Amino acid sequence: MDHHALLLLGLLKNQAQHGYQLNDFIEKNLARITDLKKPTAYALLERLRESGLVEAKLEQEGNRPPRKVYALTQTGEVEFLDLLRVELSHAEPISSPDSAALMFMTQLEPLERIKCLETRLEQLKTHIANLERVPVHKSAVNLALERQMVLLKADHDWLEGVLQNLKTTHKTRVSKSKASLKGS
Amino acid sequence: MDHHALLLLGLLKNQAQHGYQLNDFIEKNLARITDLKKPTAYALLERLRESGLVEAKLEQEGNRPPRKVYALTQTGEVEFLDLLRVELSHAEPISSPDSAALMFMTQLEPLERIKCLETRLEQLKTHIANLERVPVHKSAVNLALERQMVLLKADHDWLEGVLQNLKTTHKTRVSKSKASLKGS
DNA sequence: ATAAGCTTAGTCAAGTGTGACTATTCTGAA
DNA sequence: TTCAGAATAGTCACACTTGACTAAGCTTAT
Repeated sequence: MDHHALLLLGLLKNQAQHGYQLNDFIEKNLARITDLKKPTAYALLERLRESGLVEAKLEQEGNRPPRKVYALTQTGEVEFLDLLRVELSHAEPISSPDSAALMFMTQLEPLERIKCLETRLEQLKTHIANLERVPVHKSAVNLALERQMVLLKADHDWLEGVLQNLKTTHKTRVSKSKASLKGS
Repeated sequence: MDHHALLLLGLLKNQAQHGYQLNDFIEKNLARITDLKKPTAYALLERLRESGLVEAKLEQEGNRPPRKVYALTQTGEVEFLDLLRVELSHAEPISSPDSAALMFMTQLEPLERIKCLETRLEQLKTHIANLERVPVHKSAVNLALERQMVLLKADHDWLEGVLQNLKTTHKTRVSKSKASLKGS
């Protein structure tokens, strides 16, 4: 939760916004960096308000339904900096949730295993290509994107190695069994 | 949730176990690879049972309270392989939750920023050292650990670069402002 | 023999997250 | 002008996760 709070507080520190605005920005610009979803953000904003880190003002524009515009309070500003220091100083093991799949890889036939990993490699390539296409402009966001890219590339290269390995050992095993068939 | 299910199903495919046993194994061997916690696992096991992917037998040993021993059903075995194929073929953007902190880095004074990142780098080094100390034995788990290591190292190297950069630009800025002080 | 503390085995209330949904307003093409 | 679809602005029920707790048995040093 803390990292979600950090994100919202940080965005609000920059400028007061209402929920829709925040989500719009996140969806359009930060989708690759965070996993904060719309309903989560709305709920979290409410919680932050209850803890006094942000305050909400009702605002109406034209006929549109009134919106809650959230702004950072002084307490919120302090808390933001505290959170920022903590999170910035803290490195968790990266642990993507899919490493379990790697563990059980061998439960699939070699050929199918290879096919799955090839699909995965393709996806990684697509992700990397998409990231490369993102314009280099938002200097703040940039660093996070750069890191993302570094990690994706490392993952890609590693996976390529694993696949290569798998393919060659599979080939040699096949040709060996052919040879033993001939020999017998 | 799927990856959590995959993990439990995979472990149960290997051998039927009760909840405590599963958690014990996970805590002792897979802590670096998964984030599945004890109560989550118990709840998930129950859900898997309700969907018919596993079945539970009550078992009692000595005076100890009866335990539920979970075993994979045929449906479970099929579902396991399906899930495995899907997860193995799928690469999500890695997105660690802390990238938000990177984005807001510049909200801290240069010196403090550097201090935080140095702490973070230290932590990464510790994580890497810990991983290196893990014996190379469980061949299945191994691949996941290897990947973890690759990602950690990439993160480490990247962070080192960022820090270096930060330090030099800070120094030059300081010496420049000194120079301009002298000059004025 | 026994109190302190570890291991076994799990539960629960409270917190967190989200797919699917509602409801209104605006926009532009036929 | 009008109808379809996009944009605006959110909400809700449900599912998932977890820190803290329970409660019994086992170990061992005094």
